[in-house]
Amino acid sequence: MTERAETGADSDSSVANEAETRRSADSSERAYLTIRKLLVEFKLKPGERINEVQLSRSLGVSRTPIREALNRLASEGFVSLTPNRGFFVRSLSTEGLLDLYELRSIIESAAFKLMCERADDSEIDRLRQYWEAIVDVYPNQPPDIILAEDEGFHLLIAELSGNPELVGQLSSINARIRFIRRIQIEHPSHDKAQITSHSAIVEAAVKRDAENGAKLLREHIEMTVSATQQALKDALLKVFAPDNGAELKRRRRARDA
Amino acid sequence: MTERAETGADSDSSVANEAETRRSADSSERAYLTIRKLLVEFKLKPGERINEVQLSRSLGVSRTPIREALNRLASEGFVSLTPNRGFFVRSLSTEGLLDLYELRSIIESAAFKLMCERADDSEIDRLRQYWEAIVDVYPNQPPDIILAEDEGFHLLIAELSGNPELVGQLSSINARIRFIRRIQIEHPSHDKAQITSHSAIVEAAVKRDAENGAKLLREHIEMTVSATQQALKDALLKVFAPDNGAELKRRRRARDA
DNA sequence: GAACGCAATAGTGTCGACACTTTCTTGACG
DNA sequence: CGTCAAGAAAGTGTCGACACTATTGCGTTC
Repeated sequence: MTERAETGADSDSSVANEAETRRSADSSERAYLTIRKLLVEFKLKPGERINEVQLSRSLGVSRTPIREALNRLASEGFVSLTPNRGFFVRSLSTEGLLDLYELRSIIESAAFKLMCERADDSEIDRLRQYWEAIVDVYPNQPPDIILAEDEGFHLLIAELSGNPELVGQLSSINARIRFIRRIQIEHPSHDKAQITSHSAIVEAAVKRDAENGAKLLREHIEMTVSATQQALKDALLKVFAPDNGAELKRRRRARDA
Repeated sequence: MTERAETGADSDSSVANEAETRRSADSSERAYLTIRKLLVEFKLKPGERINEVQLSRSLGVSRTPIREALNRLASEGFVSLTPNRGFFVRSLSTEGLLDLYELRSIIESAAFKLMCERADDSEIDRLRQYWEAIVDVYPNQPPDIILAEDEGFHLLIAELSGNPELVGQLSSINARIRFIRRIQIEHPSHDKAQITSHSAIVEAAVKRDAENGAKLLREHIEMTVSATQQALKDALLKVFAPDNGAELKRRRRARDA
């Protein structure tokens, strides 16, 4: 047996812990949410190496929950792991983004078709109600709300498909493209066509017109994609080059002066 | 020198490597693969609670890499995590299995269509060659080989779609249903119709007949599903009730020092 | 004899420590 | 002046320890 690590001495002795010493048993979960938020908000930048020690310090927990969170984020595609070098923020190139949107489109249109086949009338009506309840105020909300409501709409379709796997996949995809969707919503390119799309989709659902609805969804998403292209470029520029237009890839020795 | 992490080598027969060069950051990875294998082979049974200490002992590593592996497996859907109670083997009901197959079908038929649009002739030819190279010996191989070759075939279609996300999704799905596919292959219900299916799919690919190929794929998978139903039931019976018909849920008096 | 607690046990969640790798710094050499 | 090597520093990967929570087992009460 390895008899190392016997600092036996009264272990903690740390700060006077009156009521706050409780090790909440959800550090990992909070770390997960927090880090994901950092990623979504570009606080951690694409390609950047993630420093576990620094993160753990700033979240006030040890590295263990940080690593658990990062592992989850890795299998969800947010970050990548290189042995002995650690976690890196996975950069989402325009290309990679298109791939994700394509996957989303595939899943959503399939979900719509399944919903048409399987959902009963009251369920379809839930979709209609969901949309009608928000359609009027929809465009005037703050971006975060718009985003949440939009995701909710699409997610509800997935739920009504009756296949929980689709819901899971879509949630995961949504999380990964959320940052760019928010950017797009705040970008001037965001317009109201999306609203009409949703209404048309609801209409197709009510009529159980699977083919047409799926097509509308595909177009809806494609529209979003192209509207997103410019927004993405602007965002990347802002993130990488606050005051200079250098290449994105080179990042050596950027300090002098 | 504390000789830590010495092979431990017990429990499983999984031969490790013998390259002594540098073994380092792969405890987690090995734990991941090993545990996933245990799951796939029903060594860890659906619904069962996973004991980290026990696992870590039998793999000869500490709990840390075990937990990292379990976290990954959790976000891939193999296991679930209940706070303060630990990880549980996610039971795959017949229903859940159908959902997975449905997702697979969606992704594969979409991949096929994309492949028809995007792959160039030489790529399509790679698919044809892949299949022709194995078609003759295919049915006479051991189950593991058949399984790998079949997965390879479908995965190649995903690759030729040009969308790496599809490849990732399909791989993940494959891993989750692998155990049941193996069971099905070994089950009497396994027949040679699958071979003809593959040939027809290749043919459609060569002709770039997206619609027909996608339809063939859907049917191919549906056929597999129904062939799998009985196999699944048999397998579950074997796993849960080797010699008695007790309920599945109750499990008392399993103490052992 | 069954329901109810209460003590003992088992097991997870998190921590700090440390070995080993990678990266950075510095100084010798061409 | 630039190149390379050795050492220092930073950082990851894994470990054992321990606090806290869930579960089991036992004795008490009705």
